[in-house]
Amino acid sequence: MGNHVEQPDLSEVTLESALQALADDTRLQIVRQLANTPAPCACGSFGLEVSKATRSHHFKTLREAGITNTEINGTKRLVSLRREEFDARFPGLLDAVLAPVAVS
Amino acid sequence: MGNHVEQPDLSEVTLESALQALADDTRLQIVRQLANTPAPCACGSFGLEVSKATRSHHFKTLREAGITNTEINGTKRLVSLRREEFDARFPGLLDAVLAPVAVS
DNA sequence: TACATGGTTCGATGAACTTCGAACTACCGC
DNA sequence: GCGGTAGTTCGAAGTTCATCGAACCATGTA
Repeated sequence: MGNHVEQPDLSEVTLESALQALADDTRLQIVRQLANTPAPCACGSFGLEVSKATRSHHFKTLREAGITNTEINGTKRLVSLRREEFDARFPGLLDAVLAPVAVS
Repeated sequence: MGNHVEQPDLSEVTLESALQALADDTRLQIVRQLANTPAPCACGSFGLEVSKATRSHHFKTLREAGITNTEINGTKRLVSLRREEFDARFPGLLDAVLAPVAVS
């Protein structure tokens, strides 16, 4: 059954740590991809150009910042955004981060 | 005369570096204070509990991330938010960062 | 049971960041 | 010119972070 990996209560996440978690290119890629996919994604399916140890580290960072939820499904970990909870805690932050890049 | 310190074109600032600059408690204090004050503030007038060398470093970080403008006025540096330009580049980001903390 | 798949954890390395004191620069008033 | 005020710059020290390979753990399958 879909047990999930331990994750923090959003009330314990500070704005500073949320920003810190988002302030990395690899993790931004992950968050963007999650926002564009309706279903949860397996960690390995992101096409990231880092080792699996590094990948695991980034997913842990996002999870501990309250940004993602990780569900255990067999040998896979299905990752999804904690959209509503995160938005309630930091209104507008994910929207701003996910906004299309402004062109000069 | 009000000469100003060199600052980047907002088009050269990445979302990653903007988030990085905001992901620090001391700098968040500065940004919040700037948002709550109509007039530009001198660096020394922020009541920060760090040495002046550290303070100078944080103001430099904010300036290089395109978040603040620094105007030279005599022996002082008057700092203000580059609100409009930054908002145009990263719509909603400053608003989200400055939003009042959600209470549980 | 044996093997492959998907991730995690460990230990190490190098880079980046925060912080500081000390020395320095620039400006203003006397 | 001489102090005092306001910041910057320069190392240095310590911390945190991203990254990796290797070893490990769990699950599903032949």
